[in-house]
Amino acid sequence: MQMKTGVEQSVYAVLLLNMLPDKAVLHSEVISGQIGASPTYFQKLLRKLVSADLITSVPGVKGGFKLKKDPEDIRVYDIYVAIEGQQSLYSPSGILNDVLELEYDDRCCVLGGLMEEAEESWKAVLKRETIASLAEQVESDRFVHHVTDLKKWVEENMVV
Amino acid sequence: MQMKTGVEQSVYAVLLLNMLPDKAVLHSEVISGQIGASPTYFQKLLRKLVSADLITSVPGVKGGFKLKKDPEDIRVYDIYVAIEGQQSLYSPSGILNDVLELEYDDRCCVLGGLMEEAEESWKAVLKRETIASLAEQVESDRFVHHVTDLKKWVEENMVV
DNA sequence: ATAATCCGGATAATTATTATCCGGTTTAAT
DNA sequence: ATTAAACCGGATAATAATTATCCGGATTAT
Ligand code: FES
Ligand code: FES
Repeated sequence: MQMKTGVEQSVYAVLLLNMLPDKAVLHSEVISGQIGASPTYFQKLLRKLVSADLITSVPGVKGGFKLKKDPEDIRVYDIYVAIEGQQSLYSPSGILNDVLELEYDDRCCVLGGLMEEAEESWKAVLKRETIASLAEQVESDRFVHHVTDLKKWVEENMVV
Repeated sequence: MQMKTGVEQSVYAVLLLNMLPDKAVLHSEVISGQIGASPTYFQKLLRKLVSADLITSVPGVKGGFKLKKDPEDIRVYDIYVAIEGQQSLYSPSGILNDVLELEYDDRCCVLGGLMEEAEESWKAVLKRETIASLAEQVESDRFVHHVTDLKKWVEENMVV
């Protein structure tokens, strides 16, 4: 069991979009090039982020993508769900219910309860952090010099 | 991203083995039959549990499997690791390090830190519960009648 | 009108998971 | 000793999930 790499790539993509000045937009191939992802598949990921209302797409020449929400309102969890879907890590098959021949209103699934709690606990951490708080960490003193370079790159490659 | 069904099946298998009286053993096909798993693949799972020192196998005629540790010492987490391996849910590819052109001793991976924390949080829940505590819940008043049937079944199908 | 972009459906390639097979070793019973 | 029933582990196949590509259609700045 491993998280899709698409989640990681999406987070970085949103982090890049967060560096855009207002009204500006980034072409999908420019982003995938920077991130090192396959351009066509990466566009599918961007679509999922659009469907989740995290980013906006503008079609046509000079089109591209930009954030739809404020970075404070985009949680890492939102990106995770947008890409992975909201099905849980564990889907109880209720083996023990079969084995114990339990009727419907008698179900136990003790294990299911535990797994659900574990998952909530994992999600809670992803809900805590937002794009804004991640960006803040990345812009810390230690990296500020490099981030400046990156922002310059964004300005050179953005559109409108 | 979804947990292998093998983890769930293994937990139930260990729960069954926990119902065995001392010295007794359960044949792998008997277990997989009860759980509804493919016999050959299920044996691979049992092997992993053996490698993880959670259960013991006795070869030869009248052979089978039984617990190696006390049920209080088998955490759901141990079973999870035995089946899934200990690689983490998220393996940071360090995209941002590339993008920022960071040198080795300058790495950030802010996202990696967050994911690691989330995973620890998930694991903590699985570490809390043991086979003993699960069994206790299953043997609660509500299910005690059915569990008695199941134990009868175990006694009829165990060996030696 | 044209070219550049997003859109979305179909499809293929790759990888991970689940399942099977088979020859080997161990052991209880005859 | 011989046999039969079980575990062992390596090779391999089948299935499912993920990643990647392609192509025709819709939208928009020039
Ligand atoms: S069926 Fe899963 S614990 Fe009861
Ligand atoms: S490379 Fe992953 S957050 Fe820095």
